[in-house]
Amino acid sequence: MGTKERQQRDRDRLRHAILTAARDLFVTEGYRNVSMRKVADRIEYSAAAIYSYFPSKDDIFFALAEEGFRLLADELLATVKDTADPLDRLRRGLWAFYEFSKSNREYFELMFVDRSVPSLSQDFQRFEFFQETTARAEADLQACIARGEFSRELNPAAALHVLWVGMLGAATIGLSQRLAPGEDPDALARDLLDTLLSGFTTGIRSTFVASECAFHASAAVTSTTTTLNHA
Amino acid sequence: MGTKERQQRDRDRLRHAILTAARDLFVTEGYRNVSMRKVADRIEYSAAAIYSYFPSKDDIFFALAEEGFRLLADELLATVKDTADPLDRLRRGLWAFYEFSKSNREYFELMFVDRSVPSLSQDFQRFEFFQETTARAEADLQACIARGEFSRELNPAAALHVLWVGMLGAATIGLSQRLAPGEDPDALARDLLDTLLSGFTTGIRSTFVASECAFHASAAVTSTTTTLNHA
DNA sequence: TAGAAGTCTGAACGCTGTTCAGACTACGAT
DNA sequence: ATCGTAGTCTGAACAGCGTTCAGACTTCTA
Repeated sequence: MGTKERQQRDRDRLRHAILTAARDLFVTEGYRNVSMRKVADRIEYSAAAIYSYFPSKDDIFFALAEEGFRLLADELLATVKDTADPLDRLRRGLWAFYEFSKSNREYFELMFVDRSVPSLSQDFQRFEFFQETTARAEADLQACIARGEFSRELNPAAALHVLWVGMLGAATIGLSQRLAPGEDPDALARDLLDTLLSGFTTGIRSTFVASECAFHASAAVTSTTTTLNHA
Repeated sequence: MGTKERQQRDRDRLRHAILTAARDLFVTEGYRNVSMRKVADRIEYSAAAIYSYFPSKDDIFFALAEEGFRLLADELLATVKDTADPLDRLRRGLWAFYEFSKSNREYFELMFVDRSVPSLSQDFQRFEFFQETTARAEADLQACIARGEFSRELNPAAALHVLWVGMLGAATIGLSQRLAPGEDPDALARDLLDTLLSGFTTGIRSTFVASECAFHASAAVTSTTTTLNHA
């Protein structure tokens, strides 16, 4: 009896050990310096053995990315937990997103920047992280709109994208170290966040309508749909 | 006579051929799929020969990145050339920056995102591209401030960083394909740009002062200096 | 014409992800 | 207790990678 079950337990245990070894290497030595042989050495198996637990190296990193999304979701939840004000919740959440890019460089790069794990681009939207976290953030955005802190024409889903993708820019520049020595990526991130939130305030966008039209009529922009504001 | 000169010409020619071969492979097959042996095959030399023209593979990509900065600078200049209005110039320039990330994916990734060419992080600020282009853009920003289109307290240098780093976020997410199938990265980029520019308009930021203070007093933000606004 | 200077190559080193025949173990059925 | 089978793991190998280096070859100088 119970043989199958024990075999399955053993398999799960080894699978877990592989992920642990890969994660340790990954966070200390960086994404690019993890090799199947190094992982194998850590768990004291041959490199070939790993291939009966993961079809390829990419699949290990896909699993680690999933882990990263859980980590980030937990981090965001913890950050926002004791804050009642929707605008403060948004600020703190977005700032935590940026901070995560520094405290978990390798995870972050894997999750949002890297192109070398193709399956991540494909299955990105499937992570439940996005359902939960975006729903919460959109509710906060909606609350800010209801309170009159943000423009009433704002589309919460599109606005949330604008916010986190903006912060992604700051995170990317911080990770890739493309700033001059004197320039502080944290200050830049903060200014970026301030500017974006300011941009959502009621009645601002109308001052731009004239030049927007000029711009949108140019050849530079092909799409004519606007997702940020409701129709 | 002239021997040294001819030798130098030959060296230059071959060096150029190496760069051409590397660039061709690079833009068609992607950064990660360029190998010294493939480049060597193209120019019909051995892989070892390349090492008397470039100390390492990284140096080839450093040279290509420089090329990319020239390309982008030309692109930005051409885009903005016939536009007089400073705000329109800013918009068009920033949009061209985003478009460049799509039309020159590999260059862009090398220039702003990639971490695997360490020398790029180190020498980033040295590219003269930044002197010229940022000076022009800052002048436009200054003009917008003078015209009252942007807040008078705005620091042009910091504001420019905010703008292009924000657009970098949109470019990054477009390149790494981390959007759901239905989501349009172009629309996102446009909304981001609109929001950032709106955020610079006069008198907006004051409505945020209260919650900003709450935020800045929190443990999440260590830095207390604000670069975006003048002191 | 001998020597020096310069250029290019083939082979090699140690690494990479991945595959596969075969060895080994442990089990269920007879 | 023994046999066959199912599952697991390994060593060796393949094709590729960036890089180095002794030596062959060419070309110019004296």
